[in-house]
Amino acid sequence: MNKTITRFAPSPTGYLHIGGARTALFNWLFARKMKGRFILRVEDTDQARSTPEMTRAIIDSMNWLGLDHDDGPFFQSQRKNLYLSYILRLVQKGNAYYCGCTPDEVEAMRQEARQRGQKPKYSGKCRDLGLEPGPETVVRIKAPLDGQVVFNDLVKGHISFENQELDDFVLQRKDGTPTYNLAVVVDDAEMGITHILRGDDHVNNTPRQLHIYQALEITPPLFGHVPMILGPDKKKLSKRHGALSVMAYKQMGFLPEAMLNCLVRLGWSYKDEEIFSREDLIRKFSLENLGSSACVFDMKKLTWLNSHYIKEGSVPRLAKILMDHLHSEHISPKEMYLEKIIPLLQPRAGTIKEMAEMAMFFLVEDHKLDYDQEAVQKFLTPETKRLLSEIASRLEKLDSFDQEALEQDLGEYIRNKEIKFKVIAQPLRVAITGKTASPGLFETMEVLGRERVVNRLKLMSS
RNA sequence: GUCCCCAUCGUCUAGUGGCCCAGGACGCCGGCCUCUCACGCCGGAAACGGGGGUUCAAACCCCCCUGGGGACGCCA
Repeated sequence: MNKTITRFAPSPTGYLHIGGARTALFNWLFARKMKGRFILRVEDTDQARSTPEMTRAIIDSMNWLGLDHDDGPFFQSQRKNLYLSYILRLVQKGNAYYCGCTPDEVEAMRQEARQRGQKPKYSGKCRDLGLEPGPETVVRIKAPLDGQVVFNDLVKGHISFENQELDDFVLQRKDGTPTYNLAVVVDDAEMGITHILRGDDHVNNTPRQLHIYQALEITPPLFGHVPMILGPDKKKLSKRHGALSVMAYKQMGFLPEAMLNCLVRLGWSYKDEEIFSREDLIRKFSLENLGSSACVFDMKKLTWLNSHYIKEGSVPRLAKILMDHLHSEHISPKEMYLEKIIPLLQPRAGTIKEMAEMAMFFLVEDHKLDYDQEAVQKFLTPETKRLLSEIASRLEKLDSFDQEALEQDLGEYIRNKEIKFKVIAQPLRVAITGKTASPGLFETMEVLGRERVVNRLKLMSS
């Protein structure tokens, strides 16, 4: 059995978005599962739209997700001679020919075919003219005129096309550059790719690519077309249609493991399980469990997964990630201090961004604390201010300022006053955090420390 | 228009002829816990698109319809 080799072949004309990331993930997973190789190939034959920045961004995204490649990145723009040699070979074998039709003429042919109720296609006018190469000629494949192309899709099963539906498509442009279908076939063949997992939108390219393989007399790889990820409106997700870059999710405070977990469940499942670590996935992934119908990406589920991984995450790591988010808000706390705050926020935050917001009251100076005015109105009455003032004095004299001591002391206080804890809880919380919702009071106070707690109480009780 | 593909709760899905008057998860609703908000726990509403077959038996197999998606470039 030959070694499994998969590839991810993005075109650097845009960011890596969810659809692409999932395709990359599936290919990566399959390679890892089969102990094969995963190749990264940049399909930048469209010089006008491809940019090095996008290549960089795509690789950054893959690094963030931890989808490491074993070979590459290879750039199609640097392999032009290779493609040209294949094209020449095709022409010499009589499987391709030079065509002098202008784009306008071809367009007219397409219109005509459409009017006859057929699929728009090139008529094959130059097919047997034996034209020579020239500045205005392209190279077209000499595709079979009848019969059908059949392949067994790894996820969809048997798929077939009538050859009459296909036409003699272009292999080499007028400017001498190879087209997508040609370059893909040459590269997949040259790189020994065994399995191609790609988006559903490529099924229509498959018969064309099969024609090239056939003309070249090369055994094609296996194809598997994974269903599209649709937007909430069920339309194809694309750069200009609601698809955010993977890095945008990073900025929103999602963890890569949550991202991966969410992505893999779009079109793949394993029994009733929902949570998969990277190791789980490599162990459990299989092509058989890939689904075949399109799906919709759900942000709510991503957020749930993210909150799950936040709860499970190691505090030092979360601290580093949180720090990055705070830096972009121009706040630079001590990492040690963040590590004390994080455990209080872990069960509460859906994203790291949210965690950053929730951590704010721990990080700003007392006089800069942002108070919820409505809460202040409601809970900081003359009555409760008196209580807070008394509490401030008591806390100043407390021997130790940990949760246990605080709970004990305040317990003693309410017993003496013969009031319920509820009476002072919200006023305390508002005075200390500025809000009506926060982690537990005692733990919050301990982490905040005596000085700031007392200070805030005094500030708000006068 | 033509071709290809798809079709289970709002969403992601399990289900490969009897275990399914359909299971799990997110979300939603209700309750418990409780110093607030969460977490957690318990409970609830919620789906096999329609019609024909095949079969003793169909969500599962076949056909038709409908609906949805994708593709029809000298883009990838």
